[in-house]
Amino acid sequence: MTRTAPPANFYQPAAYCAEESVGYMMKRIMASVVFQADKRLNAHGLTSAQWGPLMRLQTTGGSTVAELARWLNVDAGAMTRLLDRLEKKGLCKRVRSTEDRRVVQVELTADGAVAIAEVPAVLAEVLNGHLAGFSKTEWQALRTYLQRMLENGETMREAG
Amino acid sequence: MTRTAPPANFYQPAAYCAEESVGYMMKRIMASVVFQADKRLNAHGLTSAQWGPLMRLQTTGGSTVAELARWLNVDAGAMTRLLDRLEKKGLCKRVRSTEDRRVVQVELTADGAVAIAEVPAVLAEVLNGHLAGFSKTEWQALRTYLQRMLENGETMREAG
DNA sequence: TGACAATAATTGCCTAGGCAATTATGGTCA
DNA sequence: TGACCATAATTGCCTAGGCAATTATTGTCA
Repeated sequence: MTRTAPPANFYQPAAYCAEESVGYMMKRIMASVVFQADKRLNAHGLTSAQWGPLMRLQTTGGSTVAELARWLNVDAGAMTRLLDRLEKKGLCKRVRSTEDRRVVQVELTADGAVAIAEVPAVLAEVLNGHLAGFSKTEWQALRTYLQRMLENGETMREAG
Repeated sequence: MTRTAPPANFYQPAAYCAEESVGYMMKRIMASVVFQADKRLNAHGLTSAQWGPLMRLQTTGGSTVAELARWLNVDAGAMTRLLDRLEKKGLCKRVRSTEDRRVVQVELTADGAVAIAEVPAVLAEVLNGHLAGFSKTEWQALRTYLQRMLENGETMREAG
């Protein structure tokens, strides 16, 4: 068992101010990133929620509903419906597994591969734009901070 | 006109890896923060989307639909429906303005004030938990980074 | 005054996620 | 084998946000 640092005390209930909150700031940054990415991806017929599973399918070369849902941190039901919409657009297809008949294998179609080809460039452009003026050291420090926050979140989840 | 730094080049299309992306990391952090906050707020009958407007109403002592939507970065239509749900729960009330009959003044009810009393403590606890092990210097550095990303986002929005 | 543009709120239609229940299948163990 | 539990996917019902169209109102300006 790893020793865990106690909670910080930067935020106090009585003096809580949304503008100073890293949560509020991150919410706004994510909104900006999604807005910029959507603006560039609409031309390719994709929404910001849809390139996630497609990217994952590309890098893994096929996956399952449950694995996609876990990887993207969303509900399995939500993933089922998202795949419904992607399949209706012809960007992916579902095949019932023969080894385990409970699972459904999801694969990228040729159209899906085309649709996703531009996505990495768009994401890189949007992220690089938001990091304008950052030195490499600062960028690495930021990622370290975010990684630590993620691990703290997992610790909280485990602790209940 | 302020001189603006060029985009960074940390992310390259060909080598784009979601796990290294600050966007993916922030998405997961926000999911964790919302999950933890929701878990604690459900007891008070609030969802993570609902304390936002209520907090704003508390600090400003009344607002309008448009102002709340702007402040929370959401669509005016979405805000109308969110206020529908809050009003149905009796946590806020809407009064047509007499000065400008287009606007609707939104006010916190007594029940709303009670419901929101615990929120700052919950938010502070969740954020402090995610910042466990951070020194004050690191926390300030993180906020500076986030602030710069926000400003970069605004620059991108202005540039189109 | 009257045409016009701008703004505030609402509504309809879409995508999207969370939770709970359901169904089908697989693995385990008495 | 058969009872039992776990897992995979789906579906229904809810909250929630984006976009476009609509309505009511205000301000402006010829």
